[in-house]
Amino acid sequence: MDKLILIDGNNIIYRAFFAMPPLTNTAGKPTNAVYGFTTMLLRLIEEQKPTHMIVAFDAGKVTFRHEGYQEYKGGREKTPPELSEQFPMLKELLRDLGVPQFEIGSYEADDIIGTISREADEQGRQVLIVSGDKDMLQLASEHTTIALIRKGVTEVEIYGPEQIREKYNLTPEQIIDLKGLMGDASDNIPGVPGVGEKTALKLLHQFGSVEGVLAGTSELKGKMKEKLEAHAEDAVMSKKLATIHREVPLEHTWEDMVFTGLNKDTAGPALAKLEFKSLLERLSLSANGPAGTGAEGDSTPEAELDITIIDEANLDELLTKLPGISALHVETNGDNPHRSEVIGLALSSEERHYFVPISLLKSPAADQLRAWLSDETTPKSGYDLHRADLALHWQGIPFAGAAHDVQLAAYLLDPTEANQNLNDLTAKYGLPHLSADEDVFGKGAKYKIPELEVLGTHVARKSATVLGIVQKQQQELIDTAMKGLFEDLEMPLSRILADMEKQGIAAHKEDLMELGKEFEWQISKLVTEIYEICGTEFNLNSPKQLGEILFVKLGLPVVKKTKTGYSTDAEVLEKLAPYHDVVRLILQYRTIAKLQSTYVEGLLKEISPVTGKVHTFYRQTIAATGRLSSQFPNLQNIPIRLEEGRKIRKVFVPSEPGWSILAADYSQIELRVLAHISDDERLKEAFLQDMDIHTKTAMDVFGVTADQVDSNMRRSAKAVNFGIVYGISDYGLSQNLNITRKEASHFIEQYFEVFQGVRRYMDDIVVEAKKKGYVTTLLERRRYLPEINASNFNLRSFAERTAMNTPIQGTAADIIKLAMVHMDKALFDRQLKSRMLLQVHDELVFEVPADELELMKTLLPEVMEGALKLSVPLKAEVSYGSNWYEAK
DNA sequence: CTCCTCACG
DNA sequence: ACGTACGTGAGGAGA
Repeated sequence: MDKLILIDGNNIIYRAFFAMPPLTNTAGKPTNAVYGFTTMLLRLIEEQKPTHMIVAFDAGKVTFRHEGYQEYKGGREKTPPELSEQFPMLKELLRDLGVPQFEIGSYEADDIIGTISREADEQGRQVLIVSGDKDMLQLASEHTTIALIRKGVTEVEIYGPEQIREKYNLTPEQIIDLKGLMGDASDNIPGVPGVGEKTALKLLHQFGSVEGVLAGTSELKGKMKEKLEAHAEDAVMSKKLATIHREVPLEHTWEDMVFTGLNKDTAGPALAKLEFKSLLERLSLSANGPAGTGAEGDSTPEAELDITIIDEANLDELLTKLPGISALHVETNGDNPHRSEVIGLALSSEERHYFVPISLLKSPAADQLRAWLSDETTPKSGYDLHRADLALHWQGIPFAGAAHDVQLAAYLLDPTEANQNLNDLTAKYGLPHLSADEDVFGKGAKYKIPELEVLGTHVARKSATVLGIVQKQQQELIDTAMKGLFEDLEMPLSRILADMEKQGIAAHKEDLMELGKEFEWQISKLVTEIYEICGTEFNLNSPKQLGEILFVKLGLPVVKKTKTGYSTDAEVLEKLAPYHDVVRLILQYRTIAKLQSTYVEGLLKEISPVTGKVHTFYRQTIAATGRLSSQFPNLQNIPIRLEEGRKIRKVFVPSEPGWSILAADYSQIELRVLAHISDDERLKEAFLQDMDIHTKTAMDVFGVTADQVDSNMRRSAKAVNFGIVYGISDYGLSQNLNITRKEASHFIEQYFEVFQGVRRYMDDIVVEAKKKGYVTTLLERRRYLPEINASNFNLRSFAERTAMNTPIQGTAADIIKLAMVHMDKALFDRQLKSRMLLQVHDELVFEVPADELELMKTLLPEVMEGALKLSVPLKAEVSYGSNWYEAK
C-alpha cells in the first residue's frame, strides 16, 4: 500500500528553530533548526515507512493572497537571521538525503500540500500531512490524516475527520469558517473582532458556515449582532485567506515523489558536513560515503551482541571476567522499588555481555558475584542505580560501588527532558535501538516475564547500552561544567537517599487508625447536614455534581469556570460562603475528606508489614529545578498549615525507644540565595542584621519604621517576596493579594525602587537566558529554556519567569543537597547512631538516640549553615520532640 | 487517562 | 491583547 507524507517545510523548520536549544557547528553557524527538522524527518521515515514523500516550501515573499489583501502576514516579526541562514542548509541536506522538495512561485507550502493531497484523495491514496498549523485540518478526509506537531517537534496529535468532529464538532471544511470568524493574529487575518474560538464554534454549530452566520444575524442580538454585521466583509475575506488553494498548477507526477530510502552515497557526507555526528551514528552511515549495513533511514537494527545466559555450569566463566565488567542493569518489575522484584541482572564488558537470572543470583553458588556487587571498590555504571540498589536490598542482596548513573547524568544534562528512558538515550547517542519494555513484557494485566533467552537478550542489551553511553556523558558533563556537580554531589547523594529510604520512618498504625475514626465521624456528620440543607443526596466528591447543586439548584453566582464546567475549588467556595451556609460545611468536608483519603487511608496502605515503617522513594531526576520529589508515599506534603491536618505528623515517631525526632529547616533560604546572587545591598543588609525579612520589606517599600508595620502591610510584603522568587507578574500578585492589577503593579514598582539590585538581577538573568538558551544555579546546574525567544507571549513570559525562579529555587536545592552529603559524612566520621530520614526541600528530619541529642542539636544546624558560603549567612532552626509534630 | 482539587516547600 | 504566579504527588470522578 502506497503511503505519501507531505511535510510543511517552512512551518516545521520554524518550530524546530524555537524548540531546539541554540546549536552551532564549529564554524559558529547555527544548525539547530536543521538538526531538529532532521531528527523529526528520520523518525517519521522510521515510524511511517512512506513510499512517497515531499517537503513543500513557501516561495518568495509575495503570494497570491497578497493580491487581495496586502496586509496578509503583515506585522509578523522578521525571520531571525539565525534561522534564515538555515533554509539553504536544509534544502541542500534534503537533496543529499534523497527527499524530494517542492516550491512554486507565489504559492505557499499549504497550497502545494493542498493540491497534492486533493489529487491523492481522488486516487484514493493514503496521505499523512505533517505541520504545526491548525489550518491544515481543513484537508482531512477519508484517506488523509494530519499530524499536528504540538510541543517542540517531538509530540504529535493525529487528526482525521473523526478527531476533528470530536474536538470541535466541525467538519474539516468548517475549519476554514472557524478561522474566517476568529481570524489569526500570526497571519494578520482579521476575522471578526471580539469573536474567539469559543464564540466562533457556537456560531458555527448554529449556522454551519460564515455565510450562514452572516445570513442569520437577525436571529442574534446585542453586541454580537452589531459586530457581525459591521465586519461581514472581513469575515468573508478572512475565510478566503484561510482557504487552502487546492488547484496549484504543479508539473509533477506521482513518480517525482517516490521515496525509496535515504540516498546512502550522499547522506553520510552531508550529515558529516553539518557535524550531526549522532545522526550519522544512528544511521550507521560513514562520513565518506556508502555505509556497510542497515542504512535505510530505518532504525538501526538491534545489535548482534555476544550474550551469554549464565547458569550454574558457566558461572565460573563469568567470575573470571568480573574485573573487566563496568556496566550492569538490574531488571525489576513494578514502579515502587520497595515492592518490586528483581528479575535478573545483566553485566557488560567491552567484549561480552552476560545475563544472570534472579534465581541464580540469589543462590549460594553466586556468593562471589554478590560479593562483587556489594564491593564499593569495584566501580559500576548503570541506569537508575538508586532503584536497583533498593530492589536488590529487599531481596537481601547488598549493592555498592555506583560510579556513573546514566539516568542521573542525562537528567543533569537536560533536566526538562521528561523521563529519559534507556530507549530515548539510544536515540540520542546513536546506539542500536532497544525493544520497548512493553513489547518484551507486555503491560498492565498482560505483564509477563518472557522465556529466558528473550529476557536475557533484552536485559543484556540494556547493560550494553549503558556501557555505550558512559564515556559520552562523561565528556558532556565536562563540556557543560557539571562534572563536579555529578561526581561530588548527585552521585554521592543517590546512595544517601537509598540509605534513608531503606531506613524508612516509623509510623504508629494504631494512632493513625484512631485519627481515621475521628475523621470518619466528622465526615458522616458533615455529609448528613449538607444533604439535608441541599434537600438531596449526591456525590460530594464529584465537582460536577456539586457544581450542579450549587449553581443550578441553589442558584449561587458562578465565580469561575473550568474547561469542563463550573469551578468549585476552595478559592471559589470562599467567595460563595457569604451567600449560603452550606458552603462553609462543604469547605470543612473537603478538608477532612482530603485528610482521610490521602493521609489516613493513603498512609495506612504504605506502612510496611515487614518493618512497620513508611519507606518513601525520592526521585532525583524529576524536578527541573534540581529539587527532589517523593513518591509511594509522598512524604514531602504531609499537612502542617492547618492544625487538623498537622495532627497527622504525630504518627511519625522514632523507630527505637528513647530516641527523638530532630528536625531543622532553613530560614528564608530562597530569599537569602536571592540576596547573594543579586548582590542587592539592602536585601543583604537585612539578612546580615538577621531581621524579619517580610517586616523589613514592608518598612522599605512603604517607607515606615518597624513599629508602623501593621499585619496587613507585612502580609503584602510577604506576598511580594514570594512573587519575586517566582518571577513576578502584576497579575499573579493581584490574584494572590486580591487587589487590582494596577495596585499590584504599583507595589512591584515600589519594591524595585528600593531593591534595585534585585531588579538588575531579574533583567540580567532574562537577557542571559535569551542569549545562552539556559540558566544555571550556583553549582552550575543547568536548565534550558527553549521558549525564552518564542513569539507567543504566554510561552515567552512563562520562560522568563522560569529564568528568574530556577537559579533561586535550584541553588536552594543545591545547598540542602550539599548539607545532606556533609551531614552523612559527619555522622559517619563521628560514628554516630543518629539517622537521616527525610528531606522536605528546606528541612531535614533525623531520629537520634538520647545520648546524641545534645550533640545533634548543634551539629545539624552548623552543617546546614556551613553547606555553602554565601555573601549572607544561612540560618537553620532546629527543634525536636517525641514525634514529627512535636519537632516544630 | 484526563481533569479537578488540594497537600507541601 | 494576550492570561500566569515557581516546583511537586495523590485521590476521586467520569469518561
